[in-house]
Amino acid sequence: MHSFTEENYLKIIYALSTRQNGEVTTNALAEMTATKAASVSDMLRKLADKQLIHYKKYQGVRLTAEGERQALRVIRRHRLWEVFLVQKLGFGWDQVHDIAEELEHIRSEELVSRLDTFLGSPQFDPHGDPIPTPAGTMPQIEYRKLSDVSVGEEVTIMGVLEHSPEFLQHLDRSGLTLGCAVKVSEISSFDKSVQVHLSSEKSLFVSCEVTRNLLVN
Amino acid sequence: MHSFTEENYLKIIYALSTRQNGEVTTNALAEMTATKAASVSDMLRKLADKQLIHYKKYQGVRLTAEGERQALRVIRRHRLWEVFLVQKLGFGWDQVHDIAEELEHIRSEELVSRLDTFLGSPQFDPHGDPIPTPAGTMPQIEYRKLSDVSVGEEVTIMGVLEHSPEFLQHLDRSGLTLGCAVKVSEISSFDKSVQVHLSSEKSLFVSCEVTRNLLVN
DNA sequence: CAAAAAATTTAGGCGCGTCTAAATTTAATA
DNA sequence: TATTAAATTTAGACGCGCCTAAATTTTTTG
Repeated sequence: MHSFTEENYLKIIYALSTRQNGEVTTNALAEMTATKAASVSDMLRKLADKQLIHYKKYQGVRLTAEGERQALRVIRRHRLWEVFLVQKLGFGWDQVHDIAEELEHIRSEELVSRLDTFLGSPQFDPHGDPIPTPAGTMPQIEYRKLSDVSVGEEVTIMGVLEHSPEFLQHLDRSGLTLGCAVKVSEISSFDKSVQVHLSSEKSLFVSCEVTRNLLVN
Repeated sequence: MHSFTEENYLKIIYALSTRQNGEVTTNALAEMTATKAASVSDMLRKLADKQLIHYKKYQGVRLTAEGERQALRVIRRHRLWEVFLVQKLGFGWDQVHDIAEELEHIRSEELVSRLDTFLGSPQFDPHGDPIPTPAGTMPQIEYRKLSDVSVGEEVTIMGVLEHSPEFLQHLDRSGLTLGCAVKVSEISSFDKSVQVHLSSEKSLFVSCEVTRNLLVN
C-alpha cells in the first residue's frame, strides 16, 4: 500500500497530465505540492521504483497504467466525500476541498463502497467533475466552455474548471449554480464578456475570466 | 496543533487512566500503541514539553487539564464517526473501530459540528459509550455489570466493556444487543454463568467472561 | 537489606519526507 | 554555436516517530 504522500503525488500528477497533456514537469509538481523541486525529485525516484510512473531524468514524468489506476482511486474517494459533505452535511461547494483532501486518504474498500451506496452512486461531484468508477477509470465527458458558446444559444451549467473558494463564491453571488440554464444574449467585442439570461428572468454580464472557467452543454 | 501520533497517545493515556486510575505506566502505553517502551519515553518527553501531561521520570504519567480536553476531542470525533458508520452506512458494531481510528484525526471543527447535527447529536456510540461534549468533558454514566445483577432482576443492556470484534460477534450470535431487556433467572454457583430470559421469550446461559463485560442499568 | 529482577530512560541509529546549497543537464539566446 | 539562463538532480542535513542495545532507577525478594 502507498503512503498518504505518495497518493497525493499520484493524484496531482494525474491532474496536471490531463490539464496540459504530455509529460509533467518537476517544477509544476513542486508548485502543486507546495514543496521544493529537490523534494519532488526524491519522490519521483521512489514512485518510479514502485512502477507507478514512467520517469526519465530531466524529461518529466507520466503515470503508468497502475499509477493511473491508483490516482483514480484517490480521486474517486475525494469526490465521493465531497458529495457527502455537500449533500449530507450541508457544506457549500466552496468549503469542501480541504476536508475531502484528508478524507480521501482513508483506505477501506468497504467504506468507499458503502459511502457510494449511501450517496446513491453519484456520477458527479459538487463541482460537476465526474467520479471515477470503482475499477479505476475516468468517465470521459465532453463539455464546452461558456466562452465558446455563440449568441442565441441556451445551455446548462455543468461544471467549473477553477475550484478556488473565491471563484465558487463569486458564482454563488452571481446566481450561477450547477444545473442552471443560461441563454447567451450578447458577447462584447471589447472584452469578450458575455450577457446571459437566467431562467429566473434575471440577466447579468459575465466576465471572460468567468466564462472561460464555466463548463456547459 | 498536535500530530496524528500525539493525538493517539493522548487518547490512549485517557483510556488507561480511567480503566485503572492513578498514573499510567510506560509499558502499558507501549503495549497499547504497539511500540516499544523506549519509543514511549521519547513521546512522553515531547507531550510533557507541550504541557499535555504531568510526567515525572520513572513515575508514570497523567494528563493535564489541557491534555484531557484534547483527548476528549479525539474521543468525541471517534465516537461520532462510529455512529455514522453504523447508523448511516450500515456497518456492524464489530467493524467500525479501525475505520473510526482513522477518521478521528480529521481536524475540522466545522466537520465535527455538522456531523453531530447530521446524526441528531447522539449521546452514545454504537457500543454504548458516552460521547464527550463539544466543550471536552466526558458525561459520567454509572452502569452495573451484568455479573453484579441478582436473580429475579430485569435490566437493559446499555454497553460493553470489551470492544473486540470477536466479543461483539459473540453477542450478535447470542442475540444480546444494546437496548435488549434481559431477566436474570439463575446464577450458577459453580462457574458464575448466568441464565437470562430475553424479551423474545428465548433464554440462554451467559458465561461469566461475557457477563463481566456487559453493562446494564 | 542487599542482590536480582523488572521497569524505564538514554544513546545512537534508521526511514520518511522535507530542506538548502551545489552540481549537472537542458533550453534559450547573443 | 558558444555562452548564459533555467530546470532538474544530487549531496548532505533535519525533525518525526520508531528501533535496539546499554545504562539507570525502582521494585521485588531471598
